[in-house]
Amino acid sequence: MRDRQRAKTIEDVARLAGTSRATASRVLAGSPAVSDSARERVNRAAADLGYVPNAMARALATGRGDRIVLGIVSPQPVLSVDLYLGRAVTAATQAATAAGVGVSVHVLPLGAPNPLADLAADRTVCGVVLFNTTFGLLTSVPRALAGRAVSIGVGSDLVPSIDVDNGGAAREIARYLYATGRREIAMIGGPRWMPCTLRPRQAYTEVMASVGLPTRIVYGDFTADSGRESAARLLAQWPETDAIYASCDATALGVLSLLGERRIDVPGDVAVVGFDDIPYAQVGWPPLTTATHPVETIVEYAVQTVLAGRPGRADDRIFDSHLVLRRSA
Amino acid sequence: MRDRQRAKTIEDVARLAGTSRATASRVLAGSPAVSDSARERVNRAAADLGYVPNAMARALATGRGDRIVLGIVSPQPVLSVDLYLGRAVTAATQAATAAGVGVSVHVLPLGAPNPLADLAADRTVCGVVLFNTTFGLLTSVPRALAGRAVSIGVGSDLVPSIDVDNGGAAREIARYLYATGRREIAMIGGPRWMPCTLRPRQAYTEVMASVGLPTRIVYGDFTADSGRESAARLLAQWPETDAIYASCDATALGVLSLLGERRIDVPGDVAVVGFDDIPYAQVGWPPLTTATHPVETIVEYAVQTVLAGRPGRADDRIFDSHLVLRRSA
DNA sequence: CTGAAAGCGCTTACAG
DNA sequence: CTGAAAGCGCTTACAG
Repeated sequence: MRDRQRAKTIEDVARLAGTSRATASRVLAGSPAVSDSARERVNRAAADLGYVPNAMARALATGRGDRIVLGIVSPQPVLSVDLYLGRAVTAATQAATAAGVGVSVHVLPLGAPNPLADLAADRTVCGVVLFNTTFGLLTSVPRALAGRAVSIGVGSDLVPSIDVDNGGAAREIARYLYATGRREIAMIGGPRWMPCTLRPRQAYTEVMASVGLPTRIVYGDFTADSGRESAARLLAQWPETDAIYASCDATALGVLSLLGERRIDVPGDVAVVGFDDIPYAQVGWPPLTTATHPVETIVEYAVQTVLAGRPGRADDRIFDSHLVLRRSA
Repeated sequence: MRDRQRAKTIEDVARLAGTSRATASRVLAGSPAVSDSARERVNRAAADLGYVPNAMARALATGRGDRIVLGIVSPQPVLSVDLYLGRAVTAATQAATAAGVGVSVHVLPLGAPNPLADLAADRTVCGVVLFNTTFGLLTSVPRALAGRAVSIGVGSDLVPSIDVDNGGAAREIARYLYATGRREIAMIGGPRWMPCTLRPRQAYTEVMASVGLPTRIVYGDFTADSGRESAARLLAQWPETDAIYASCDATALGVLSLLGERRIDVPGDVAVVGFDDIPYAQVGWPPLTTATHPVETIVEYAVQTVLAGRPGRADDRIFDSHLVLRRSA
């Protein structure tokens, strides 16, 4: 009873199984080079003892590291966590945990000299998933991170891009608004320092050009507040606006809020479309028309790519988005 | 250049500083028992080398563990992550990361035989933060976790409770609704298996009793969908209802959605109050009256308590909540 | 297929 | 105040 206190080690398992530590280690690691008899004895012993391998010791011995870091580029040195980041962190933690590794988040301040140097030197990190990546950051990724760094956003020749097809979504949204008769279509773009906001902007611009409509862009920061402000600015500058495409749902909800306050009918007077399809998109009034953004799927894929750690850069991977028609447009 | 590849170890630092590994370790750990000269040389060497200590090796040597686990009780074996859990996981990850430890999340299925046994045996975990705790789970907490387990929710004689004063919030809300003339006040409670939903229910019941009003409770599951359903049930059973208090904002937004759809005026016909003060509370229409829930602060405090790892049970800690008046009530 | 041995990078009594 | 040495719990060439 007394020794219940001390956690069981592989040594205990080996002793009970009557093998060496090396053999116990082999069967526990699933190596095929062991006799059936040994395999059986070790497995039984491990089960009897309630053996839980010490991941740190294993990571130390293999030199593989035991945590993956989420590197989040941020204009402020202190991170402000919105719903997107919350979903991402949670999904990453789940995926990593399932693979037996932990997670930590690092803020990468915009414009810091060499933000990734420490991470590359840290043997405990098996890989890094970058968020809100900039081109500047991408050039500072140390070669030591090659093969175990991915970017949810833009990529480079070293770092694969794993992202949603937000350009395609923007195109679909713009076309839908045009097809449903809107002729004064405005867009609220994301923060200009984020390169991943470029494609939606381009897609919107292209669609407008192709149907001979003017372009009306204003920039927000992905918050609901900026949706309110942006809508007010839009309405002031182009009172005839009959559709607003916000590049995320939070911002679109802010737009809805301002329009509600001003008793502007949605979608009668102004159609509103978001992007992300967050849970709160469907509970407001009117429910928001938007396009899907499979954040969890993307992040899980990113974590697995990093963990796979194959030599060389992994392939880019773009996930589909599709329109979800509700009542706001 | 070539040896840039190999991460620097404390051995490298010691060699460059001209000391033993032991001395280098002491100054890096901040031990006072070192000469100023040694301290200075070691610190300079570490800086020059860009030395990053290997947290795994340190944890192995000290036996302290290098990650804290978030144990989330769930009725389903697979976790459904709502905004609350997303905020909690993110805040925990930030707090833990700042202390140099990682995080993993474990689902603790409701009614599993001995859900915490593995965790107690795992030397890599320095502590655990429990979410959605039940009394049953609490009784199964192994003594080995004493002093390094806390509960965001109900506690036990082994596990301190760290939580928001949701009872006080419920009392304030109920009184406010009564004070503003409501006389048919209904409540949508949280899931019945969560003991932390008990205090708000009790507070509501007590206030109603104290002013001689009947009690009208229906149970949701903290989702917006259940807010819609619960509101429909409430209206069917008690058509005269003039106020609905939902025990979380997501549910309250669902209520607002159903009421909007039925063209029931809020707050004219029915007042609606939530709890949590999530960002989305203020962007819908009408903006939601609710009470604050400092999730991040609470989780950060919990992580720090676990990391402090003092012998014996830490004190309970209840965080204040206050009413935020907007337009829905 | 198996075991003895060295090693992963740190910390910490123990002597001095 | 300092260093040599043992140890944390694993894995993995290396020999057999």
